[in-house]
Amino acid sequence: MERTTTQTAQIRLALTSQINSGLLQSGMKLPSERELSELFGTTRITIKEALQSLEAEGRIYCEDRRGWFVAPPRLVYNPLYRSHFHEMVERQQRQASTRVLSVRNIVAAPSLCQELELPALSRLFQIRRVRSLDGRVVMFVEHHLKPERFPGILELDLSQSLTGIYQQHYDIHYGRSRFDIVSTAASGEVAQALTLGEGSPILLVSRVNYDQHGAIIDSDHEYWRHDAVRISVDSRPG
Amino acid sequence: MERTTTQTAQIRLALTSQINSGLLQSGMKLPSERELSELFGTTRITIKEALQSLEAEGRIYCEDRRGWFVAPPRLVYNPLYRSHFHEMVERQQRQASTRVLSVRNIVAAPSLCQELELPALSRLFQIRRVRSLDGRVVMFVEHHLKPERFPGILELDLSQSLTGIYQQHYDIHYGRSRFDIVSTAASGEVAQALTLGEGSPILLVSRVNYDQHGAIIDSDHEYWRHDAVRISVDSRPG
DNA sequence: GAGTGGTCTAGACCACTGA
DNA sequence: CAGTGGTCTAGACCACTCT
Repeated sequence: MERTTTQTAQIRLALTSQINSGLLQSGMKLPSERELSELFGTTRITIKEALQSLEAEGRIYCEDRRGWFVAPPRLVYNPLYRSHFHEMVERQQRQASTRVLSVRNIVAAPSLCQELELPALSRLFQIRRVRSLDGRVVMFVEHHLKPERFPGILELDLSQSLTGIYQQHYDIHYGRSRFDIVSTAASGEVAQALTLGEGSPILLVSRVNYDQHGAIIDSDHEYWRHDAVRISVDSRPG
Repeated sequence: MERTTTQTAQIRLALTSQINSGLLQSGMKLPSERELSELFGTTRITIKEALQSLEAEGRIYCEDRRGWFVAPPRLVYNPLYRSHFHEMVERQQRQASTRVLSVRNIVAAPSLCQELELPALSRLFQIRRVRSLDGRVVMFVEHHLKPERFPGILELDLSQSLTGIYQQHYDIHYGRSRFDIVSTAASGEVAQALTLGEGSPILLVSRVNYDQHGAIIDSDHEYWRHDAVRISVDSRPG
């Protein structure tokens, strides 16, 4: 019995070339796992193995219980310029939308107190939103604002750009910017919001934002579908 | 039959709390998949499922055919400051080492020509190295240099810092820096060099480097074990 | 050579989505 | 309701590492 490569590798290759050739286009649904396993004469577990490795590569993605789809091109994103999401997306000829999930006045968790240099048990405004690219949810974001700097903000329309609201209503402009990126896994609310399974790989971009005078104003935690984004930073070192 | 959560989630939780409590310490080997499946009264596939989701989270990592280990803390890395790897690691009280895999004079692939703004079929020096953190291989890096700027460099000891060699032997200093980050999967040589299975998630950091006069001098592609690093950028916007 | 993960088979039932 | 992926069982052989 000959065995050049593994079955998984062959299936991966077959699907990759279908995608490269354009027969399977961006956003299209793949056949079901059961159909694929018949097609390739193997079991669902082997098929899933191949699909998961293509997912890890960023070529396809999975929506919980809906199926597998060909991944669209990545959005190019420079976290140093805290620009308006919608503007950034439109400059790349694509379509953006934002949905507010929840708006709360909370007691800050210890990790947040540390991040924002707050005393223990401080209160914070928490805003949770999801953002979509061409109709597909690609990012879950959680903002935490210092309440004393944003009186009444929770009553405004928060599906707009926060950067815009900061400028227009509070005359606050961003100064310094600091961000961290880690590759990790989705769980709980994050997984649900992104219609991902528990344990799917995601990119977490955490940022602390300072105003024009160097004071901390807020932080945000962006959870990106890992295949949806390319972080791109171009800058002269300080 | 009661079913609060999935078995996978329970196993994940059990292992996580063992790690958090310090009973399983950084770098320690977990019991084998077979032992774990007996311990939890389930099959290897279910165990593997739980292990893979902890791997995605960055809590544990797998070395091909050697076993599963508790992941050490992430290295904090700012790609904007193209500092010496060894220096950076030592500042974080850890131990670094570098091994040269290969050194070649190659014809540039199309994507490289584009990246380095070269005419088709240009030649390049290619240097491949792996870098370890506390004895564990965490990064595979491929450098491509413009040959005319680095005569004789391939004969030097390339396990040192390239930045250092550039300064001392060629009087070249870095100016502008530009980098991209994508979350993708290991394959082929990369997987092998990092002792990862095909399809394991990695972080690819690509950089194009300019000299003090703004001319392109080289590029590098760093393939990081995804759990080994935290990208951290702190800078004032240009 | 013993032990490890890598790969694979051939099924099963469940939870959720969408028409 | 039919169809999808999510989860799970109970095995098997192979390729590789380590001693």
